[in-house]
Amino acid sequence: MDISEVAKLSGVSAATLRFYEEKGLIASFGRRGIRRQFKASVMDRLALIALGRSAGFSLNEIAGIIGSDEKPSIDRQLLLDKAEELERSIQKLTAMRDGLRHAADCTAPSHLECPKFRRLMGLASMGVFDEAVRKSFLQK
Amino acid sequence: MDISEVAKLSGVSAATLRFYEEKGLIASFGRRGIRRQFKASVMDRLALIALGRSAGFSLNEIAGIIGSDEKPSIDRQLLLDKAEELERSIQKLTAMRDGLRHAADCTAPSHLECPKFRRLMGLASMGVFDEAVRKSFLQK
DNA sequence: TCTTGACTTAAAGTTAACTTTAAGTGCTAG
DNA sequence: CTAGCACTTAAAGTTAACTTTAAGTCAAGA
Repeated sequence: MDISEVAKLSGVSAATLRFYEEKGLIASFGRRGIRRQFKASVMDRLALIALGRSAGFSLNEIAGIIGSDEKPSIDRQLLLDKAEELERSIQKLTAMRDGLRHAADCTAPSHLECPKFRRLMGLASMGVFDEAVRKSFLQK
Repeated sequence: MDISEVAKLSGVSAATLRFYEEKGLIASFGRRGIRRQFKASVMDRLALIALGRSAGFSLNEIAGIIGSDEKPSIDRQLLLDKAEELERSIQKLTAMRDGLRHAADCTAPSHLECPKFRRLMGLASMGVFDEAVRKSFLQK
């Protein structure tokens, strides 16, 4: 397949595919003229990469995990560790969600005078939520 | 207070405090010689900023929300909207967590042959989890 | 008076994951 | 044979939130 075919099927842009190849995340098996040729199996790899990204792994981590094997076998402990990490994030996000809802309903004259709100502020200042919420929404 | 005093009390570095001032997030009320002087109230502001960041707001959003008022009053609807956003993130993180746990336990010969794992891959490829997990752990 | 240390500024650097751009290559249709 | 279009590369640009660096300022103690 030509790169544009892969792009169309996967929804990943051609530029990104080249970028992924440079990073060693995917591979083309040769050229037709100057053009890269991809096997159909690249689709699975791209789906794996998407899953890894969605689970919070960086591209570098993903490269380490799926290596250059055709048939990547993923370390189960790694999956459990990531699940644990997600678990902790969920807890923090839940606390934050509840805090925000309280603040929205709170009848204190100013948010700064609401004890719960101040407690939440304090926790945030202490970095309790760091890396949990932080970048959950940015991207794109 | 000198900037180092604020830094010590807040845990925010002096460079970051200057950066925040440039962005209009905090203000100094004058100089002693060449040195910025801060009021004690800057601590509340920094705690608010920390809270905002923890809730997933960008610095620009925070600047818009708390403005340059001494007594910032925060739009309640905004808080509810952010709580909703967190709610959706929590759902996705939970799905991902469960998927990872399943994958870790799954007895299929290869992850690629596990239907649940493939379903998760498919969802990830469709961008279902985008912006939910993505950047929950990076930073620092 | 001189030195020191804490501050100052402006500008450049960092990181991740891409995207954009500019200039070039080479099948394929006409 | 030639034009056009899909591809190619290398390099630079993007964004957010900072951090680092280099060069300069100033109040206070010896």
